[in-house]
Amino acid sequence: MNLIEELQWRGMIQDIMPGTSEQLLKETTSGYIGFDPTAESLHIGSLVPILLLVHLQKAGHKPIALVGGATGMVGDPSGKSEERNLLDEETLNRNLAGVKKQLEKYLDFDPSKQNAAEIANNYDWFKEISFLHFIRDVGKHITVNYMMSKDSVKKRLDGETGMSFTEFTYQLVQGYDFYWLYQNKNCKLQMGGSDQWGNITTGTELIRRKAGGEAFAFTCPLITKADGGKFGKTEKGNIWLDKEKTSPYQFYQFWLNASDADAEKWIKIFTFLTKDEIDSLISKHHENLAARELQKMLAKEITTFVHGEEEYKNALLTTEKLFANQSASIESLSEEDLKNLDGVVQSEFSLEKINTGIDVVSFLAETNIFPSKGEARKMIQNGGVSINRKKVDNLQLPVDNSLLLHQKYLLVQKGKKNYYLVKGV
RNA sequence: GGGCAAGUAGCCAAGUGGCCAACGGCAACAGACUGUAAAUCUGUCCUCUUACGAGUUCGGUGGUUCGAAUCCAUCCUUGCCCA
Repeated sequence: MNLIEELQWRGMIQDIMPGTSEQLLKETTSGYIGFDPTAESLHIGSLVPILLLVHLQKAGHKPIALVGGATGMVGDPSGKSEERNLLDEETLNRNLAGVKKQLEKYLDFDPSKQNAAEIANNYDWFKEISFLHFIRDVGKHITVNYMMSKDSVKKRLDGETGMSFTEFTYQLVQGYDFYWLYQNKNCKLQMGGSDQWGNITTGTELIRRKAGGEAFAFTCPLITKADGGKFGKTEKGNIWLDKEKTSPYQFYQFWLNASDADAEKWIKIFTFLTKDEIDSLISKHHENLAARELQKMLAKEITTFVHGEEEYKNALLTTEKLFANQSASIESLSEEDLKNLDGVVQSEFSLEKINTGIDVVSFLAETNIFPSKGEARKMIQNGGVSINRKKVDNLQLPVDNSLLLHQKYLLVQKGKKNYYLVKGV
């Protein structure tokens, strides 16, 4: 199976330019993807582009990860219904550094390899270009008519929010990236999410008109959930790749909670398991859906890829302690078990207050498990709070040392899945 | 510069002087059911508050009024048309 066939059965190709497959078979090809420095860390939405680069490299080609120091200053209108706010330079630089560091974890930069990965920052070439030069040398080659026919532009022109010149220009700026990489790094391929198709084709067009060259591209579908919800969001917000922002346990949990329909799609996209392995997993999964073998494997593979084996094992351990024996009494958890609940949100609380006794509502608010007493109370009334696996059904319930596990801990649950470990100090 | 239209909670969107913290939908959170799924049903959903209630909202500001998201003035933002 060649690269394109491989990506196709994984469901990772949406649009592809004619000749792309032939080009990849013909020679070692450099291909790039741009990453937006909109935050200090990448989140799982960026995982797909990263995986595309990894696949590319595995197939013997050279991946280039482009961080958008320049494009990040402008703002991509694709898929956005409103004008974007500009980032200030300081934030941008911090984000760039963070994103770059993460990308370095996932690609092979070993310089002895002929297809070693590279990281480029488009600010490096844009900082030299003046506005006048840009509109003379680049703008001249692309008509406004062409630019306006792009979906991302059309939508905004038809909509009622309008679009600034800045955002309108974005596709040219990104197109120029591709042109520059083509000229200076012999990069002939661009990949990206399907929302990037318009920007990408502006790039290949520019290469054709300005350099008389031919470049290729393909995009992958945007990841969706079967129920139509946004991918990668939970009650706690985005799922980040940075373990300081999303602990490996939370990361593991996210994937473990995938619905059956999603798991089947995702395991192809987010793991490197072979077709045979996945086919057999899926059929096994259908025999016994409740075992959730598919979700477990999915979560294992991605957590290992992103955080490493060690972290995966810890996440699994924590998961087993908390969920494997839900009916088991809380006392069956040893002090060691509690101490090592990696990744569960932990907080400290004055032992003194517990010894005196405190009402649940205040306790939940003061440990910051809930932002206010009102919310804590509402959630208790809804039956959504448990302490030491026992549902709190009484707003007046006193929290005192009789509840402490091993004289030290309290295990609080918000809902079924969100655990908080409170440690008395 | 001129004319017209619009700006309501995370989003969409009702509301055109009191019954409005503001209909409805989506999203989100929780409960029941289950498999730590999905679908469905139920509850919550401006902030704080045990409840009662209190406080801050309907682009900004100022006004009219006993009382304004609703009326007036002015400013800002956006769209469409004209110059």
